[in-house]
Amino acid sequence: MKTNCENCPLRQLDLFEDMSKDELQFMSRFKTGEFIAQPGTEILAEGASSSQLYTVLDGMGMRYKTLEDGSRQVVGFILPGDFIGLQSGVMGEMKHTVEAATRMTLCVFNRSELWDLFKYQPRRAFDLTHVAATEEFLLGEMLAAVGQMNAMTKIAWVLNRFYKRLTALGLNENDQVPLPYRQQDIADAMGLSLVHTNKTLAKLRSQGVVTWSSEMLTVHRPNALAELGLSAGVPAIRRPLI
Amino acid sequence: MKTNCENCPLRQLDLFEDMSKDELQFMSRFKTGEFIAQPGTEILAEGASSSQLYTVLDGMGMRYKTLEDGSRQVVGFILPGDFIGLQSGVMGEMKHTVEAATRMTLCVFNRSELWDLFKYQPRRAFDLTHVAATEEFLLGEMLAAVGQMNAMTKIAWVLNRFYKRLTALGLNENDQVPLPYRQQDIADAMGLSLVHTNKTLAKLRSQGVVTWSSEMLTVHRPNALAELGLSAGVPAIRRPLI
DNA sequence: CGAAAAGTTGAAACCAATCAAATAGGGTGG
DNA sequence: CCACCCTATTTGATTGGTTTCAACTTTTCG
Repeated sequence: MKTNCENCPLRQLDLFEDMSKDELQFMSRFKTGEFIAQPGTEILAEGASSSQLYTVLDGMGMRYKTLEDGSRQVVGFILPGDFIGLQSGVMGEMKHTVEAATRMTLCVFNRSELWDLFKYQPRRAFDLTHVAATEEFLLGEMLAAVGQMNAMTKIAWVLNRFYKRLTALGLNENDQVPLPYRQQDIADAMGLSLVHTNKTLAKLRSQGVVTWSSEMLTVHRPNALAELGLSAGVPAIRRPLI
Repeated sequence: MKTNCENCPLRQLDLFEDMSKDELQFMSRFKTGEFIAQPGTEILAEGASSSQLYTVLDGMGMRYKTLEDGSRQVVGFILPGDFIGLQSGVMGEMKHTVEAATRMTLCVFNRSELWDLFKYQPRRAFDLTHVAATEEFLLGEMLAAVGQMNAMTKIAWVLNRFYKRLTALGLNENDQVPLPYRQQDIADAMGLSLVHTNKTLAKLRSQGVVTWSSEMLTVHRPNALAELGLSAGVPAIRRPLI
């Protein structure tokens, strides 16, 4: 069942930068196999030093940190094309946990070969750094949202972000995108209580902006959502695929 | 006035990883000069594509993003040894503004030579990725603090972080470290109002935990501060210097 | 079909924001 | 060297957004 990098469906998307024939060959060698993660499974644990790195081929998940007092902060939602394990790869251990929200298909790489990538594929190494910088950028955006916005703006912001990212991945059908998370996940991501998150979602629904049920998000008024989320003029970021 | 990398004072610190003779030579060539930034100066602007990258030799600054509604989120405080401009270097433009809080001395590199670094110094390229991953880690920590903690914990957390980082840089003298920021900066970093930040600082003062005045932070009860900031067992992270 | 998980709703309490105003500090020009 | 101005800090009173508590409904899954 190992898909070849040559016909990886993700590569075709405009969202991701192109890859040369040479790079493609290297990546095919770099890839050691595929891994299926079941919903709710921990893929990488905070503090763990994994010998594997992954690129998401299919499915969704999330990254989160657990604080000393037990509370949870979701630091990112993982979608197809995302790279997992960079921290473990370069810093020795993961600084957050990665968990599957749905069934996920992962492209597996060996950490031990990461060094070869830097040695023999400087272009790919550069791309890896690009991915790291993109992660930093996304986290910065999220920090700004969590730190400065009120509840309504936060929720609109995160839903709009999902809508845009999933649309860029070609997962938008009739203004509907898959959103297989729980309200608690959104609450923990945006620094809100579950109850208030729920009430804010209800408000968006009653205003006819979005509907979110049975793991599908329907956006009825995309412009209203973007404006509520203070993301009117925010362009999608093109990035490399690892 | 160009200091040689060979006798760069930062390299001696335990905080930073060692560098080989070869790497050191490369860095000396990579470095094109030094730059002095005056307090309050913008070093890099959000959205700008800089042709220069920097490593901080001396002084302090901060990174911040400005939202569409005008509010400001401080996404990081910049201390000696920090690398500036990575996003611009690999993604083409900065995603946040960098501003000097004090007079700063910066080591200047040309972005155009960054590619040589990846091509001929894979070890240094790896270190650069390490730096990017460290940034991501620090942002994640901050996000967790801003998203999950209450005001007292947030303030204690950020002060403790300053105390630890500055101590690792050898800037601790008798439990005193320099802290040349305004209360507004701390407020914008932790997602609190200026007034509430001030009141929380007053509480910490009256409890005899810390004193912060005239740009100096004095920590009277380090353990109490760490516990209040939920950072009792958090180790310092060793990282490469660029 | 029953139990557990997720979502929904209302009421009360509270933490933090906002408003308002005074005090302290730092720099500059007379 | 002092008066003045502008910025930063401090403090009190009030408002309000969010959390917490509690209970109920719906959905999911074995």
